[in-house]
Amino acid sequence: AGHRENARSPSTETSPPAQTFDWMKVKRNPPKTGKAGEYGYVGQPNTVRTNFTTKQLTELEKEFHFNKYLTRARRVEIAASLQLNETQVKIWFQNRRMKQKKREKEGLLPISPATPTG
Amino acid sequence: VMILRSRFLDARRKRRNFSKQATEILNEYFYSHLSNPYPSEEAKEELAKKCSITVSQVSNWFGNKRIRYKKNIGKFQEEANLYAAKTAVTAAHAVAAAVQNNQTNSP
DNA sequence: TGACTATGATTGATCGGCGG
DNA sequence: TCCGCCGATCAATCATAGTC
Repeated sequence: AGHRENARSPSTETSPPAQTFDWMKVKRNPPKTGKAGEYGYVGQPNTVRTNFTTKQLTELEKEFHFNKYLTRARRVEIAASLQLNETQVKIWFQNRRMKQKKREKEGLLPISPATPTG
Repeated sequence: VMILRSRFLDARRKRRNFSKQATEILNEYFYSHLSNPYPSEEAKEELAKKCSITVSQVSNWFGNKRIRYKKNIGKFQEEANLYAAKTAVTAAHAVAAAVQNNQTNSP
């Protein structure tokens, strides 16, 4: 959600633009998707987003069509079979549901931009 | 190696730039709300209507705009000043109208 | 026509708020 | 207090459109 504030950092207020507002400083923490090696665990978590393979996406998609929501047990199975974290599987389903909703909503009004003269 | 170059040519293939007029409207909103360029769902719907694009496209536009703006504020200075001036004129007109109105019906 | 830039869309993951 | 979900957003990247 957000960082809805509005504070401004110390800056000249006489120039309309060129000010640094809080939203411009927002920084996301790097993914905690630590893909640990066999030995102990690598130093830093992945600093980049994981690139799912076509196989993983295909399987996830297949599972999604079967169930929009996962049970803990199913999640564990899928994560193991696809070499992903449970969190990654959970998040993938979450994003997939949002995507589905968005599509249903969009693929419904694209036509008929009837503009009731407001 | 490229096994997954697979972003399987999504829908982003056939991309079309928005009309200059739509971009104009979006930029006006963005720069006139630079302190908090996060339009509400309602505002997005209104912008979408004015720009003849979908609400999602409005969201995409603001998302890209915010990220790219803060990534290189300097690169947008010229544009920022341009719209700031534009909205300033609008504001001036509003003030003038308000003054006019105030003189007409003073409490 | 090729190189480089501008821009819309996609998506793995984060943030804050809710409810169980 | 912990967990999953929602809705919004971030941030990096893709692929195309536009400019020179």
